[in-house]
Amino acid sequence: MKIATYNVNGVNGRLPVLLRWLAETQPDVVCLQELKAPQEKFPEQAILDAGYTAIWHGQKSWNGVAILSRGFEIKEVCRALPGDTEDLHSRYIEAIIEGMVIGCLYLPNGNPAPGPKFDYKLRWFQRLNEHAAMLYAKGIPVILTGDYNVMPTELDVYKPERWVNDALFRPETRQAFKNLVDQGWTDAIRKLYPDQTIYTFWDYFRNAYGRDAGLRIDHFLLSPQVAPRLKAAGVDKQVRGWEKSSDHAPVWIELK
DNA sequence: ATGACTAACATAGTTAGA
Repeated sequence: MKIATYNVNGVNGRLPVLLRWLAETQPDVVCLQELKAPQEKFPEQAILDAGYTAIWHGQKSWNGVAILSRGFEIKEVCRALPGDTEDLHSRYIEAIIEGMVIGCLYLPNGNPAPGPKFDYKLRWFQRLNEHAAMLYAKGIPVILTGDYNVMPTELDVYKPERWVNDALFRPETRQAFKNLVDQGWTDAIRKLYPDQTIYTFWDYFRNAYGRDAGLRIDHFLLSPQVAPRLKAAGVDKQVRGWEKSSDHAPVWIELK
């Protein structure tokens, strides 16, 4: 079973790229972030025609998350992270597919830091960690995946010293991610490739992709009931080089 | 230090992204 995550940066503007990638790589489950579309503007018919059913939580202009499945039933659990009913950003959607909890998340960027946006990021992270701990305690198969907007270590940044004061790499952010992983989750990419430079995002600026000036910010965290099934993982880096690409590339895992 | 690029919304230029 192949599960992928892809920050599409606009699901409608990205539709040709998304459909081409789905057709070429045929993942079974796909988590999308940054739909940048209101609920009624999600391209449901095109997704159905591509062979996928979907649940999604849209929002005008920004954010927005979706879960796609090819053949497997999607049982929606919730479409918001618990803990703050005032938070109206569409950044989390959760479903059960084939007995696994699939949490699709789009963690806030948090820049500029320090400031209210960074405070929001850390609060959101805290809520995520509380929710993750609750799921972990159930002792069931759980996958938390999406755009975490954090480079966990210096290995995950092309030039760490340039990013130390950025919301994606500040000590508080890295500590929040470490706290999450230390609950007992497995970072799938790092489990299989502990020492390799692997990026999932390249800025649109300054030919970042051409220079391979990237970041690893899209992650798969696996609960102990899933981790032993991890067979392969990777980044579809070539997609970032396509015409009209997102600034992120799709990331995927394959389970036994 | 700044600005380079892209999408959405709107239909010019702002906001947000990371």
